[in-house]
Amino acid sequence: MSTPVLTAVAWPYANGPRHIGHVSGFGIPADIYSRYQRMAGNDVLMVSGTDEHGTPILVQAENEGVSPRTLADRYNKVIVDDLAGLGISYDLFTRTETRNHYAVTQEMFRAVHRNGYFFTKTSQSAISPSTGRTLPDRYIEGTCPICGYDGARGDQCDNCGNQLDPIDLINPRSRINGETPKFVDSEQFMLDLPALATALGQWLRSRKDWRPNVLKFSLNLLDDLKPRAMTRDIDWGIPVPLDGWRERGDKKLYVWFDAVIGYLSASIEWARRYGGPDGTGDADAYHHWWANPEAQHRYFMGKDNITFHSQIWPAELLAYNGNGDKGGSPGEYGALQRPTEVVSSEFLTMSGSKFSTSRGTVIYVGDFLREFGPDTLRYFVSVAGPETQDTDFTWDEFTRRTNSELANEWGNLVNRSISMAHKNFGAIPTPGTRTEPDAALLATSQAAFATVGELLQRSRFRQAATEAMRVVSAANKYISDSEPWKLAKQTDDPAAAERLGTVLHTSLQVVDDAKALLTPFLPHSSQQIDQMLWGASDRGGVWAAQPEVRTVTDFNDDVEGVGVPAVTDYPVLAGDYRGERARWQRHEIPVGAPLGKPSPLFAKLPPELAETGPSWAPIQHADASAPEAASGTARSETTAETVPAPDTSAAKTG
RNA sequence: GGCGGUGUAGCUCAGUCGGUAGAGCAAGCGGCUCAUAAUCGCUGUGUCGCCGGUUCAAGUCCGGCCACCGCUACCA
Repeated sequence: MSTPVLTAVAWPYANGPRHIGHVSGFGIPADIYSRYQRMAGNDVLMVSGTDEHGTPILVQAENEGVSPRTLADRYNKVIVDDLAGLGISYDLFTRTETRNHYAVTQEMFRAVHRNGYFFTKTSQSAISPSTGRTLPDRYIEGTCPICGYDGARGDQCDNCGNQLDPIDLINPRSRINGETPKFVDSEQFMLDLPALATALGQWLRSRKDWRPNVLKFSLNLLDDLKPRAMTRDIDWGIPVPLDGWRERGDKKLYVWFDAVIGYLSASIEWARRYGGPDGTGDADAYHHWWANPEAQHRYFMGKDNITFHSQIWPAELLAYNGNGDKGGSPGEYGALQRPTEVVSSEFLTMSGSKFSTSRGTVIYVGDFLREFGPDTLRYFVSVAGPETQDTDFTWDEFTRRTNSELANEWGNLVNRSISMAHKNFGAIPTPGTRTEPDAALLATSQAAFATVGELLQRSRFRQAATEAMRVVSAANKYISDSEPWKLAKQTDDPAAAERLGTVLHTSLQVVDDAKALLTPFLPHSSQQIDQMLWGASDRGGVWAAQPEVRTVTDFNDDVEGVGVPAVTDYPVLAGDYRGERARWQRHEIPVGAPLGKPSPLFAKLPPELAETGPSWAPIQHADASAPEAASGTARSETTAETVPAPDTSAAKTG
């Protein structure tokens, strides 16, 4: 029986290329999860896109001397290519600069407004005098009125830790351009979170099996729920679809209001383009996930996004459905499902500190893929990623994992078993009578489908990968114990020949099992192994499908207001996953199918890499006093974050 | 300040409902030679951060302390 599974993946922020910390927090775990669910026979819809609104886009656009739309186009393309290279199997990876997304966002706003969960409020807000745009608290600095520290930010003083109001800062100035902010009265739409608190709490308390830290954090947020502004003084974003607002170029919806709606708008876009039985489009197909109480909705993101996924987005959905204290009724999409689970990951650090573009401690996905390919990173993240606590990426550990575990244990197991079968039989041999060790090994790998599957279902990726690798170890031991090379030398003994066939068949079957077990983690190499074992049989074909970049034309949807995107072409990621053969079970390998001479699956990394790192991200040694002569690390062609923003994890959005 | 996390073998980390501490790596020794000098076996006497409490019994529960880290929402 198949369950509808929505895999909702955090939306990377399109103000620059993304680094491996970002994809390790949401893209890779979400893909592991989705691939497993597809193999298990469930109906997966995996959606995301680039998040392209908000102040940081504007700031970066100015740095690069281009329009925000041009900037968004630029990094949308970079990110699409990176994610395609990693093999993240999105059913649709789109963007927020589409008329479809604008239209869906405005429909959400109108329904929430009609149901009474918005009210307007005028308050003092800081704006940049030269541009008229909201200056977010964090972009204001000055002298702390409490401790006198000069580098205090508008929201908090880093020196004394007190929370501040930017208007209280002494000598406030913009961190973007140094000018003195102006404090003006400004009217904004507030989302009435207190009116949704009861429903929100009821829903949260009914959640089970979340990672404990995520649930606890989310429940804590409930204690002081205050209304939150869902509009901004900014000229880049989605117009507010109401009289008196839609024509205003200087008022737009808050970026987070529309970013999380992306999950729904992307599902709708997918349905229009690729829904229906033949995959050619069925505008209502998204209801299978969004209107179905049986559907599983899993959201993957970094821990800095928890509040938007366990609070803001569910609140928007409750308000849209009319489920809060003020009642109401659903809009044109019908009552929408809330998250089943918010799966948050921690941060990947780089040799002990946060990734930082300005300090040169950053590893971009694109650079990484060009040199090491996707599966090495996928493996590292699977087995050592920031699942329940921050974890450190070091070149030393990466080299060790890749060489010792991927290349030696797994790659060599594939190589040694196929080589022997190729040399002695030229094909997958026929098994004779199985002995106890044969049966024991087969039982081990058969049982792994249950144990690894259970762990994947619960998003325990590290443990799942480790368990899958146990099968690899068991197979290596089995081959060593069975000593097939000795049997191969007993050329005049028919019993030895039969035994050799049995041992090699058993080995190959378990290699094929392990290939399946590792497919969610290592789809590219599993595909290669599948080719070696099944390519010559009449049952071959695509085992693990990969996403492809397609160019599509935006829909000409009705959108209210000024400054809306023109109908243009843009790249998306999509894929034909229905056609793949991968299933979460043993497949009896095709006896008699010819085998070629295998070539190594994983190249070993040079040991020096552990000490020096690659040339584009060299390891910087701790003698910080030295003026870094040799370590010219910054990539000149990539945009550094020249904004003095305190935060370097500028990406993952909801 | 508030909330949360972490502190276990040289290194990276597991330890579910409390019952005499485990895995991988590194290191040493041995086996094998099919395979990417790959693989297999053997070898681990650690004050489980510190102090106190509950208990027949605590790494595992309670209190306090120390160290390091993350988050702290109208930033994305």
